[in-house]
Amino acid sequence: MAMPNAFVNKLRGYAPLDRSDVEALEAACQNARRYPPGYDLIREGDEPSVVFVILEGWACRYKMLPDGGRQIIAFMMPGDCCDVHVAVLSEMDHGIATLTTAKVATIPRPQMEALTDARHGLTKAFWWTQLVDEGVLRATIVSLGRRTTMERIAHLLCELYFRMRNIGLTDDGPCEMPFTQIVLADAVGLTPVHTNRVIKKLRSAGALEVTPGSLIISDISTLAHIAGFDDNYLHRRLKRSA
Amino acid sequence: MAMPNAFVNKLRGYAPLDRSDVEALEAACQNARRYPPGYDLIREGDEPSVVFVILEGWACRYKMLPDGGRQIIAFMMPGDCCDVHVAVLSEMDHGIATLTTAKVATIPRPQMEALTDARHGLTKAFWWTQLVDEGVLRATIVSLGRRTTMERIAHLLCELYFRMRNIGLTDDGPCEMPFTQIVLADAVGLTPVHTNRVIKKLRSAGALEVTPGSLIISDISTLAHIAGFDDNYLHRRLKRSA
DNA sequence: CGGGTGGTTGAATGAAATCAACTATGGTGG
DNA sequence: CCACCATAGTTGATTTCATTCAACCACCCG
Repeated sequence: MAMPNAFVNKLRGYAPLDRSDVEALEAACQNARRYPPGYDLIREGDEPSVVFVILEGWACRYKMLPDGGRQIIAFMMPGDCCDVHVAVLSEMDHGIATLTTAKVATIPRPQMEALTDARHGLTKAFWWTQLVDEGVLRATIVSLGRRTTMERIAHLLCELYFRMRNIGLTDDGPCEMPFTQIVLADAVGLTPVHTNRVIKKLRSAGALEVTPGSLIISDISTLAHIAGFDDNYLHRRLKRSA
Repeated sequence: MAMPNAFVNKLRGYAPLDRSDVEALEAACQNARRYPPGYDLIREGDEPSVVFVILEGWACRYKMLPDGGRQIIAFMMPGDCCDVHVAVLSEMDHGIATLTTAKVATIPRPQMEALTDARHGLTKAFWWTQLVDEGVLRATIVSLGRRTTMERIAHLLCELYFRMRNIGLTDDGPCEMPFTQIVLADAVGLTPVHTNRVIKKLRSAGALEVTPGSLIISDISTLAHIAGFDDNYLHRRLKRSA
């Protein structure tokens, strides 16, 4: 059997899937297409009819403000999908756009229902992803509300680092985050220039390096120390009885 | 039949429930107890085993920081419940505490599963509540990240106002929010003194009044105007085909 | 070679935190 | 009953932090 796709890979970490579950998932992702960076997969106000699954590359949920500002709400990386049940809503309250060129599959609602009906393992895995996604949103709120800008940026980078590790996208070595400082600023609620100054400090602490178009985490432990990072909200531990 | 409880009431707004659904929900809430203000229903790190349902009063999700600061992540009011599937997690990543004296029911996991298994209407209503809750979290992120403090406070108050209206807890008249400025400050990520100064401005704009222990919204339209409030994320519109 | 994007730095302005009082209120115990 | 204390709200002065505005560099790409 070929290497399973990122979606299958991630879900398998959350609940045991049998061969038929995996085959059904693989089949549902067959229609994947490739999109350029900055492509709007869906916009605020659109009617959602499919579930997006990121197979390669990065994307983000975002919301634009009247004054032209943008707030990035969450990052999506390979294996991530938008809410399994979005399609019950009549209108998106935010947009989803690619950050890099990305390969993404779309699963229409009826097919999604067919996937979960009578597949207990898959259903449970989806619950789990949803609970983790909510935990990430809550952690973001805590960062924006109560952490210093330094902790905030360090915390976000730690989160992304550990999420990448969980899906095998990085190992102990340096880890490249494929987005600009502008994008980071839109995620942490700061101006690009102040973001740059904070990055400068993190760089001189030896935690980071910078290249045009991406950040490279060179020392995750100092970064985690600065952030006061605790990965409990990513919920990697399984409950035995479940 | 007696007046249905707040939980039933809210869920009925999201999907048609038949008589047996309603009876099952009512039965599940029979064990409700009353708690004093400031009572921790569950703490970060605890193992979740039940779903909490707020029947009367207010509660909040929150997280404490190492320096003693608190970030309130979300407010819960009558009819709200915590994630239907929390019990699959081994550990809470945040706490839930009452803000006022509150009547809350606890539904153990097996009973929750019995409720959703084979009750399509209920299951769909739960999806919906979860999607709305996520929309609220995203809106909070946008507020904390990109809105001015004035917009931020006004926006939160608008949200709470419209959520109260949706469940019949207020009408066109003035609307009382039963929490202190300290609590509000913990929710919007500001200090109590700066929160107080912003409230002062909102008060002199005629939008608010203040009494010890609560805020009173006296003019929702100016408040909504200041906040640039759009209630789309509360998803009250149903999709026809769904 | 010229223009665009991403990154970097400096100086001035403005917003929020901090520190410090002080008021008003309600509840408790002497 | 009153003295006392704790809590909530309010205000002023000062300091810290982030934004704003402006410039400039480096690089890639046409």
